[in-house]
Amino acid sequence: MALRIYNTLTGKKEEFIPLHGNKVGMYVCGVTVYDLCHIGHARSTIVFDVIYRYLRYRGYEVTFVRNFTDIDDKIIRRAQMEGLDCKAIAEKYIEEFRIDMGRIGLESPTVEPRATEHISEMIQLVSTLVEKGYAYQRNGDVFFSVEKFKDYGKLSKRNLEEMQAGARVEVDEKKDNPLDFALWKASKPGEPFWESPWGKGRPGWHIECSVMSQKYLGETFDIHGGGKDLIFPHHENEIAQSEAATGKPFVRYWIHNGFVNINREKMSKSLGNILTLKELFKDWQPEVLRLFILSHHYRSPVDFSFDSLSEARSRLDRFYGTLNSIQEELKKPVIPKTLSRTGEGQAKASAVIDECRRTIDSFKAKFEEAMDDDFNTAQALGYFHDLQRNLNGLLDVSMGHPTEEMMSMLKQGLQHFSRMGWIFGLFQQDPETYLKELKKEGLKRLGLSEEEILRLIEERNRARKEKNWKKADEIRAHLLSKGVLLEDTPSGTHWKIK
RNA sequence: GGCGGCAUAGCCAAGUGGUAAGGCGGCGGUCUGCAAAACCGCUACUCACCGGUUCAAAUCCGGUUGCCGCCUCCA
Repeated sequence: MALRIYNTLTGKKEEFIPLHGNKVGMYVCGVTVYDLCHIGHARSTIVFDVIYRYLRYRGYEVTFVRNFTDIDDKIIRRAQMEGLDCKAIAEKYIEEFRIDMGRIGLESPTVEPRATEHISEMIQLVSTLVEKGYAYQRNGDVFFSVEKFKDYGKLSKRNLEEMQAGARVEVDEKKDNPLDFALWKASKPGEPFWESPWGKGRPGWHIECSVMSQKYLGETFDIHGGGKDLIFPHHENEIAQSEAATGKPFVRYWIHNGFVNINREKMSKSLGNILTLKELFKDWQPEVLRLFILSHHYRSPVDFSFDSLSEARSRLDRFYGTLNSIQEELKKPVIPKTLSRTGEGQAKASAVIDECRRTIDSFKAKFEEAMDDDFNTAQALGYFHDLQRNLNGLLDVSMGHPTEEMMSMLKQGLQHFSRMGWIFGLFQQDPETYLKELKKEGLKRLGLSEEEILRLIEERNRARKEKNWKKADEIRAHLLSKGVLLEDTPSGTHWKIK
């Protein structure tokens, strides 16, 4: 089966064929480092992290470039606000990015270039565009002339006349056409600057991505990604600059992720409805966010709510619960043959085993089929649930007396969770550790001590031995009222936070 | 004003021509002293609405309504 990717440029799902054999070049627009990251940023990084992982899983050798925009108007403004220089602001928020995104467990890109480290190449590219007649300078500013680039608008599917008709862009006297965009900006007093043929200045926003992507990936490369909001003007302008300069196609597959909405509205600074990762991770495990994000197709909008996040947490708890049960089961002594059962029980058990076997055997192919279809992570997660349900069924049949066959199936199931789960960055924690951590967090939240809980459980078990059900039930109800749920199992009484 | 997208059960969410994945929640059952967990069963005769194409439509076409995004910084 071939991998198919929805290409924004053509508006269709297309078979993915890299330019150079199994080598893939992929560039994703990173963040402008002037503030803390929010869950919208997280969606983009998670989505492309999974794409990166899946491409490698599929055997591609991927060069993955994700940049930091560390010079820009917003950084300058922020620097003035915080009373620091731009470099310090950039460093600070790059560090914050690393801390917050680090908790999400992202694979490191091959290269993480910064704009300010590529100024000379940008000047070079701007000069080329001026020489070729695509750009003009005005008092130290250099603008790209959109009218000169005949394909302008091909990515965002719009044309110059339409845009000018409904133009909301401020008319800038210096520009020939209101839609022309800055390649180089003259610096104002007090702003950071670099020497250039046009005087002291700094690069425009779009030029950095053209330079950094082509520097590490070549003039034409396979995949360029980012949030949907970058299609216009950022990516449109990147195409214009790059293709005007090289005369070659810039990018083969454009991939854009949808937004995170809150109350059906885009989360954005201007609306003031952002949720930062720092805030979120105070109360939520980063893996919950991952599961939540990957439960939606990457191109669809995601409406964020704590109810939905809570649902993701329930699902994750259940996954780890199953993984934990499997590990427990694997510690049990093996029963050499299938347990002798009475006719009906036997038939039922073998039906469960057969069904589980089929699910395990077909899992990988189904998973790949879903992912090959434009990275359908939601579909693939459905298959994880099927797998989980079947493995739980198997555990029910085994009841602590696994046969050789069951053991091997449980191991295979576990392997699917760890290997395929890795592509999603899910299920990588030791289940016992995960569940312990969950308890620890819960105790902290509820202000309870484990000693006290264990003491009450012991007391209750003494009562149970004496068949003093009234007392046992009272203790259980008491704990439940505090948020602690008891489970009596063959291997003893377990507790968890409700 | 221009361009684009979306509308699937109580809720979340896949599915883009072949007769509705999965999850959360709820209800019933098995298990249990009783529970919990887990498993099993049930929980959309139907995919915003109207019309059309087709042997066949949630899926394609036209229209209506509602919501959202881009066109200005944005993941």
